[in-house]
Amino acid sequence: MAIDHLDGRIILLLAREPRIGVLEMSRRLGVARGTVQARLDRLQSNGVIRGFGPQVDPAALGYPVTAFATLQIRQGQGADVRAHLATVPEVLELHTTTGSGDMLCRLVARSNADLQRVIDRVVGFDGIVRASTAIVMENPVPLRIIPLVEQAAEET
Amino acid sequence: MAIDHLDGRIILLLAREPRIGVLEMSRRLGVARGTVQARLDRLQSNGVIRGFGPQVDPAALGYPVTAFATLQIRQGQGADVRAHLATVPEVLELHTTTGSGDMLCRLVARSNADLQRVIDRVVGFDGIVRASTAIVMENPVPLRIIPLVEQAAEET
DNA sequence: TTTCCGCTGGGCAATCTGTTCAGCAATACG
DNA sequence: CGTATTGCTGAACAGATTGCCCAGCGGAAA
Repeated sequence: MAIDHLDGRIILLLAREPRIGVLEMSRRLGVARGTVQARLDRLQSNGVIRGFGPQVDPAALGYPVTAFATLQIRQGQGADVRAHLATVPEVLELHTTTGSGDMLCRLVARSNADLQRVIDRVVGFDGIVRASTAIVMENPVPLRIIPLVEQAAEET
Repeated sequence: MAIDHLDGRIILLLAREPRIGVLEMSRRLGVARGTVQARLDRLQSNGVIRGFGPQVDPAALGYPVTAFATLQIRQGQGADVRAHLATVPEVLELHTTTGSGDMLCRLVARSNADLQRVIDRVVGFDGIVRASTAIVMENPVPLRIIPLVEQAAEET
């Protein structure tokens, strides 16, 4: 669960050059190939590295508009709403949260006009009382993990 | 920019079995290796596939608490706040948005108590007027892209 | 002291990659 | 209506990588 400096460097290398391969990594890191292989296996079975799936850009797919919607749910309808939202492809992510709303979801759409369609589909469900949407204008810090990995690796 | 059915299947295959390799993909899809290779190159240079970086789980790294913070920024301080937040490792993501808040950021922390430290560090900056935080309890729909890819592939 | 664990360095066969080529069909173009 | 272009196929090649195995070594724990 805790990662050391070598683990950190492995993750960093992978993040920078995903296609790098175990052998080249071992050369760069100055350790034996078996070591890198063992560390990688451990990181993956630990769940620290979930996988290496392709990172797809919704914008390039034709969905340049991102928005966050805060939903308020009617008491006891949570499970139904979750199931409903899971069927909407434009819902990329859904969280249940504390605070003023009950759920927060990330949406994408083909345009601002299309966002209306998506929102209608999202909120067009009985258990949802209210939805308030914030459209994303800029994304100064795209989803990242490297700084956290570096911090976790240093704290060893 | 638009993807067809074959592109979609390539992305799906990669998402399911990231370590699969071009040759095996061509076998599974029933097309020539060169075709898969060309499609992959195109998808990557189009930016549809951004990369294959490792997907790291913050929870497994020791940061099991996720929260979303809505920030209100003092007029004209946007750039400074962005730069400030970019230096905080626990800020995984930052968006500027329309709506009641000005920015929305995703935070992680080692515990609820640690979240206080993170928030203090985030809001301990002059340009931030107010912050309201929602702690994530459950994550019924983890960040996903497959359904969107399938939809985009079908619409061809 | 003895055992266990992680790392090293090496070797092996099997596989995959990067690259190139010619042929072919459908499409776009003059 | 010819002709160029584009995308896919099937094949080939050398070079590199992978998965797997092994013996040895040193530190840490029992």
